[in-house]
Amino acid sequence: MTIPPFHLLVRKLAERAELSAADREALIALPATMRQVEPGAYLVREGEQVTHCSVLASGFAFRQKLTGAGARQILSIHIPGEALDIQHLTLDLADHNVQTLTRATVAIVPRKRLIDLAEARPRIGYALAVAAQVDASIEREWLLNIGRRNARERVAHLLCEVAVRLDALGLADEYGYELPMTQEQLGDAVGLTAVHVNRTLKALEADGLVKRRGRVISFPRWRELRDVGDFSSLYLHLARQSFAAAGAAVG
Amino acid sequence: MTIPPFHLLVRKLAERAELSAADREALIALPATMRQVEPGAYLVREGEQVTHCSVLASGFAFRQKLTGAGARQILSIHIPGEALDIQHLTLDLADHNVQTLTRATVAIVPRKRLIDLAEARPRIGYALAVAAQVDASIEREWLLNIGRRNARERVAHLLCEVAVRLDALGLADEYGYELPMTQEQLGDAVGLTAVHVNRTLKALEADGLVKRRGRVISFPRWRELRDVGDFSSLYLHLARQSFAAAGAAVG
DNA sequence: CGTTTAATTGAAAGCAGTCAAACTATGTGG
DNA sequence: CCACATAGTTTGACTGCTTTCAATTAAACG
Repeated sequence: MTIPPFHLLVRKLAERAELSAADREALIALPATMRQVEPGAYLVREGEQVTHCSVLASGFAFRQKLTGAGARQILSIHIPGEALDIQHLTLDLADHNVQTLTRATVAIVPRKRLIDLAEARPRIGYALAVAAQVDASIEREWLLNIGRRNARERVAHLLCEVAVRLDALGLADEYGYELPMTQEQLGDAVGLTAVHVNRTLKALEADGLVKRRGRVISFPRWRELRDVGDFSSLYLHLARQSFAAAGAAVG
Repeated sequence: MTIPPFHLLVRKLAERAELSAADREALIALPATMRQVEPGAYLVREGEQVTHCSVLASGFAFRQKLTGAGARQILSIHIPGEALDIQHLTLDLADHNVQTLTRATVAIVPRKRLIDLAEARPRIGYALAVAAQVDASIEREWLLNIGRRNARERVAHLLCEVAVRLDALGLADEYGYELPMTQEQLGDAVGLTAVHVNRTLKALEADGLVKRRGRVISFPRWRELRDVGDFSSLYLHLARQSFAAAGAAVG
């Protein structure tokens, strides 16, 4: 399903910063080019000039960077409604890559227009800064996850994070959610190999902590999974405590 | 040596954003409380309300977060002149801890004053946003470092980063620099144990890539160390290419 | 100088990686 | 609708990097 481009974004931004009706309209009125893109399409490339910023209207995306030897580290996963490149809003050269995970619809906005809007409407600038800082907070948690947790904890933590974030948007339900990532990609997100991700998922499944049907994943024992993943949603800086964040089961 | 509180910061901010003379004066005129703090002092605590923002006038600091089991991941290292808590400028609750590494002098500014100033002077707001986004870029590189590089590469990369950043401020010279961190702390910064950091440093030393006298470290073969660490300074978003960044030897 | 903290070294164990093969979806063309 | 091709998942055996545990040496400090 494709959602009107900016509505989800506006809703997301408005959760944490106060936006007037005029602010909201200004956001929705941004000159955006809607584009359908294939899975794996590059939206931003490391080292290149940053000329635009996009919003995910539907589909999933991720940010990524590569070592000289070609190993990939996924830096974050993005779900519908999220702005994809506010990280570079004030930087001229991209320091990482942004790619779609699935087929996706993106609304592309010239970077300059967004900067101008932020300057003309401070509350929008502030709201964008909040969004960027929340993304940074998530990256910090990933640093902790990869640097100091073992495989089982890492995988559990990632599954919890995506569940809570999707739930906050109403995109996850009692049946769990579909995580459109290969195990190779999951591995690159948590600093493991695909093989080891597989074994870890199998183990979590054997312990009854997750259930899988293809890539649809659900959580028979949410509380326990949260404990295994050492997950606490503080770092997501959610405005309202969603029921999942508060500790209830997502599925 | 203690440096007049905001001068280094102003210089740092002005590198990447244009600040008028009035902007600079407004920054320098900020109501700051100067404070001498002991090594290990907490400037911000995870979960607490963020009421102020500080600037390191002298000494080193770091940001950090802990797993439920108590393992620590250092998220970044801060050198004199850097703002210590712009990560939380738009967030109410701190998502990580900020601590001094050495005895340090910090200039403490009420968060609200900084936000007000940013609103009154958009260029300052922009400059602060740039600084925050550069910090985030460094965190992303650390994610890649920890997630996808082995011990030797990680340690080399960290040493290179600190060298280039200090050099950009003129705080590193041909004799290298003093890194006031224990190997325990180094380990927590690169996702390794202290023991393995020790072995790794020893190996780099045996290979003639680094030289150590206590915690003063220098680089007999900078180029090679850079290659080992897969280090490229793009992600630091340095305004001018410092000679170290350009590939010359730091020591 | 004794005491504490940090650095160093050795031996052993273990978690995750590597390599390789089998299996299973998914998709395509005939 | 089937046969084949391709991408992704699963499993096993083995390797190895890093950790763990422990003890020793060196450095920092009052």
